[in-house]
Amino acid sequence: MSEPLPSIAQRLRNLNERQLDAVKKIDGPLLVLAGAGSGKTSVITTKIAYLIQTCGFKANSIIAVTFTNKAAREMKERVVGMLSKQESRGLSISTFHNLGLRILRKEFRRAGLKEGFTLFDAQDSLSLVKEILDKEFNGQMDAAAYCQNTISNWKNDLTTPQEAMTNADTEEFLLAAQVYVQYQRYLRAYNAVDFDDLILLPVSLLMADEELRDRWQKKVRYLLVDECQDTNASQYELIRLLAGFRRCFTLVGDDDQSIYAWRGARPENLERLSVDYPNLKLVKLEQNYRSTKIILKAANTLIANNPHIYDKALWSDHEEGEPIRIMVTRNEDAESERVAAEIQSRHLRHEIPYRDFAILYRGNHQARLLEIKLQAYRIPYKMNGGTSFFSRAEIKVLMGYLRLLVNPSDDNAFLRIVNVPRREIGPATLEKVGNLASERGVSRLEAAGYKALEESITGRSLKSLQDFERWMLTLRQRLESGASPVPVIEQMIHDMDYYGWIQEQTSSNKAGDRRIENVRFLLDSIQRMMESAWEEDENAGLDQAISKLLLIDMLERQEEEEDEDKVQLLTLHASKGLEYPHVFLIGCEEELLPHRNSIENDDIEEERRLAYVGITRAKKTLCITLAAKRRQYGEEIDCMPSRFLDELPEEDLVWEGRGDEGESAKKERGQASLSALKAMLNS
DNA sequence: CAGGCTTTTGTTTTT
DNA sequence: CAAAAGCCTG
Repeated sequence: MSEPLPSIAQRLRNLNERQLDAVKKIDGPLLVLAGAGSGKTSVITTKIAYLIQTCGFKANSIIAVTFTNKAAREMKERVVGMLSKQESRGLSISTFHNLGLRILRKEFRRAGLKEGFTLFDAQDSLSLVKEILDKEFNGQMDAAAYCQNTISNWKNDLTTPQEAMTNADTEEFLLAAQVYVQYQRYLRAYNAVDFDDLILLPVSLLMADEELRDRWQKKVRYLLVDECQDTNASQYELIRLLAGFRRCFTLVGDDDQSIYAWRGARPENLERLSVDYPNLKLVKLEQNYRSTKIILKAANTLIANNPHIYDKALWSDHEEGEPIRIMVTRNEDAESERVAAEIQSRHLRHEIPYRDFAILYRGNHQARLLEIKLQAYRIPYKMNGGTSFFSRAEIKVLMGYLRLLVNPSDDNAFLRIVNVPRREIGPATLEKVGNLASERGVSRLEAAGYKALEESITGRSLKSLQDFERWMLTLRQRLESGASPVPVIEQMIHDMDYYGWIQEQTSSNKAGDRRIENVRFLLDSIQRMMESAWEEDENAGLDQAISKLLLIDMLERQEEEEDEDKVQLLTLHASKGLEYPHVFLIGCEEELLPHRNSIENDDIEEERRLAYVGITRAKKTLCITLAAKRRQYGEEIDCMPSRFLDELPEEDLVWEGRGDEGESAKKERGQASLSALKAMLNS
């Protein structure tokens, strides 16, 4: 009993006039300025369906890019729901980084990479920078983070190591530039790329190689980009290169929601677009379908304090809604407590499901206290962006093994795991291996098998080192002779008694079981990934599965599968693109919401946009909290209310806990804690 | 070489 | 006040 899918004509009827303009413009460059909650996702998804069903585009000739996996997945789900299986085959909706990876997997040889190259995450690249500083610059270790950051910025700006060297005009820049040169050399030697390379390398390839550029430009007939105010210089260049002479694309963005300038995003790209493409068509989406009038007005009033590239006037025909509550509490403890009590009481009194609440905050550490209080009230919650799946020790170690298995040149992985679990291979031994490796110009793993080591390394260490090398070799040979990867991995796990080691490392059996489950989950995901790659007819290899998995937030995926009714905890950054009926925005204080560093750097505008993003997540109610005192570094600090509170329309705010609240608010609060108390007794 | 202990360091935001 | 890094002993 399959319901007939709504026809594309019906879907188009659900759009407003502006949205329809945006969908129907298909023959040239288009920029859609989409205010918060103006239905831009509908525009993008409907447009993809329209391109395929009405305009006869093949799904595999359309590329859509977003910034987060969550957004990409959601979008793909919606589009696939509109199309038949036939029609949606080969449709590519992914993040920028996934797209770059896909290009690189096809063209890696031209970028000087070998089969099975690995993807370095932020931690890997930091330890690589440290290694370089240690070896080549006699240990200016304190500069590591700075160098890493500077190098990343250069890459995002398409600055080559040579250019960085030439332009370095301070001591710091010079050091960073020198490290940059070495860093790229080491990366290639390790047969590895970092996150930024996923964009940078495809861009350089497309620029340098005409044949390759031609091929990709022929392949990509239409391009759609979401959140394009967040594109950095290299991503913008990638768009231009892929769009090519055809110049057919839809970019969607909102300069008021640009909150990633700190990692190289260039909201000016929106402006530059009309220079680079003089016949650019501009469509503004200004009707907000998400929030109440009061919430929208507050957001508009706040953001009016920022300068604008394009003027926008968001309006809504929803009802006025409730005023915005501002809760002032004694300290951060009371703040979390009040939020938890409030949620529990509203859940019980109005039967609002937990999933309708979101708590937003500036920094991840703020979630700690919340977790404690929510647990105390037995409120189920889901934290987004906490410890990522891949930073869990048991996963990190196993990933190290997998990387080394796939890419024996990956010295970083080698160093991370040779002695985990303990094999009595310590720093002294490893140094000798390292020396030999650089002497002979081979990887550390390969050097570990060399006879020459027998002179400098003694008994036990030598033996376990050689055993290790031979063991890895055997496993790799099995993989190369076409064995299916997961059984090989299972063999490996068995050989080193990995599960036993995990249990040993873990205080309680229960926690150990949980960790083993995580490992199993990783194996499952690899298996699934291999199967789906097979279906898509890509040449499926373990290396591809691994780097794809690294780009996906698995934690998210894991929990998405359960149909959960949980309060959502997220950072303001992570909340972009999402919406919730009831939003709590906590920690609205000077030095925290305009963050201290941003105040110092005079970077208030981006902080204001961050607050704007937070406010515009709310559909029905918004509650902003702040504490009078807060613990910091052990001592109690007096907090000032955020300047952004002064920029909200006063007539729509209701203050609580400031000493001048009305009787009704006090009564409400009493009731809130009473209900919460009952809830605790019941459970 | 490993594990436990003391000292020191430090808090944006993330693909 | 916490986590991480460094120090020292078995």
